[in-house]
Amino acid sequence: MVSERAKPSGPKFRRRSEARPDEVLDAALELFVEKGFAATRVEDIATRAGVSKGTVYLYFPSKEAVLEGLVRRGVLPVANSVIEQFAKVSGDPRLILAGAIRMLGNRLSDPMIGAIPKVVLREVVSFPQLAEMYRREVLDRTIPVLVSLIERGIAEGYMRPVDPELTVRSIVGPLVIHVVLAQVFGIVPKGGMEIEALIDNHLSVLFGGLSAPGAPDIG
Amino acid sequence: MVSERAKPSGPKFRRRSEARPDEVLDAALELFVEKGFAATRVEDIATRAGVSKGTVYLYFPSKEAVLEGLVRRGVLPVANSVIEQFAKVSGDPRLILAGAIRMLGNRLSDPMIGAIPKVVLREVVSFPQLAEMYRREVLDRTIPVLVSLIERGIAEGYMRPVDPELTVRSIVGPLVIHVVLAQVFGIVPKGGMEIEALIDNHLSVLFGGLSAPGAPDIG
DNA sequence: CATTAATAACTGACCAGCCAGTTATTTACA
DNA sequence: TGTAAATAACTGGCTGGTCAGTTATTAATG
Repeated sequence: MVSERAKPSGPKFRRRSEARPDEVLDAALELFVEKGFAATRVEDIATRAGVSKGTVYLYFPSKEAVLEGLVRRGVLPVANSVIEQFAKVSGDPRLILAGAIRMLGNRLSDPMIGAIPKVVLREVVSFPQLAEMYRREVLDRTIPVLVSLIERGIAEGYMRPVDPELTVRSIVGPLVIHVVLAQVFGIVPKGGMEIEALIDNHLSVLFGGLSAPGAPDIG
Repeated sequence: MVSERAKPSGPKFRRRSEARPDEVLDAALELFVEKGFAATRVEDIATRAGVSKGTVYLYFPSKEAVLEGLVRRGVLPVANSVIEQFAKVSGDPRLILAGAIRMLGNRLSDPMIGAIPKVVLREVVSFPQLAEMYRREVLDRTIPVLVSLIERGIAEGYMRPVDPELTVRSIVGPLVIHVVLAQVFGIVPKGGMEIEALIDNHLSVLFGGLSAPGAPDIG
């Protein structure tokens, strides 16, 4: 409030057409996470971004377009770096997998990044275009890479002959549910919510299995 | 349309105060799944339930109360039967776990049941009371049972000494993500989306691990 | 005909998107 | 360089439509 005095008789606004879209997206992300898309008014976004409502419409044709821009900006870099990790074509695929899982886990647990899938998940039903975009830009690009990594792992004798496509779900599911439990329901393991511990345990179960060495086979 | 002729000069409505709440909930569930809570109008619910909007308000004090009633009615029975499964206190815990996972997977893949967690997940942010209820009635009751089953498995030498709380995420995560991928993004494995195959593969990875017997240890 | 389930018309709040007008910044020219 | 005209950025109030919730009235049922 008083800190505004930095510019006592300063101008009422600044012209910053370069920075505006990002400022709007930053504000929108915060609000969508706090209250959801439907409950967020365009005017709220504008206020938090330090502009007026009209300005939002200078840069985005609609409220939905703000959401779309948000997803595009926030999620593509992550998908790209995950793909880059997976793309390593030599070495034990399990190590590549482990590295990529660690990376993905760390990204997801960053609230500003992990928030985006959460928002997508919520709005997808009333905004099918968003689902399609997310699928096309993220899922359809990452899942196949992951599948072929598993296929190579099996072919080269590093992994048991599992179904690669279904195993993808065993790999990413635990990460996602961990974030959901923590961020949505406030359910945090006793040891704290450092994602590192979760990832370590997950990798241990994933590669080593849950059964004890001496225990009888089940099946 | 024409089939309405079954009651040609019948009464304009029936008085059925017993059946009305369930009829309203059925209609609401369908619509919430189709379009989400925010985009569903109370009048839509009423129309699909075959009553007028006012009637909805005879049985539910608000739109949110409809959602809450829906969750309460749909999800408690599932939680209870899962808990019942887990409660078996003797025998190989891995078999009990496997049985409960199969049961949960089947329930989740029933659209009318699996839809509810999906709706909860979407509305939780703008409706914290719902999150709290779901947490209290479902998660806080099921997760501890699962944790203690794993603890017993470890204590009795059936399972490796993993972190039980974190391992819960490795157990349910894949099921949830499978349903989300299928229902939200339309991503279905080539082999079809029969949940049985997913569960078989998941159990195999979960208990046996992903590493091939001959492969070098990673760690 | 008394009771109450159910209807249908109504109200008031809310908000996305629009746009007429205002202000900051740049450009043209002296 | 100083200044006025031109332009681009921004504001904020308005409007039309939507919809949750209310209420006056009607109709079914015992």
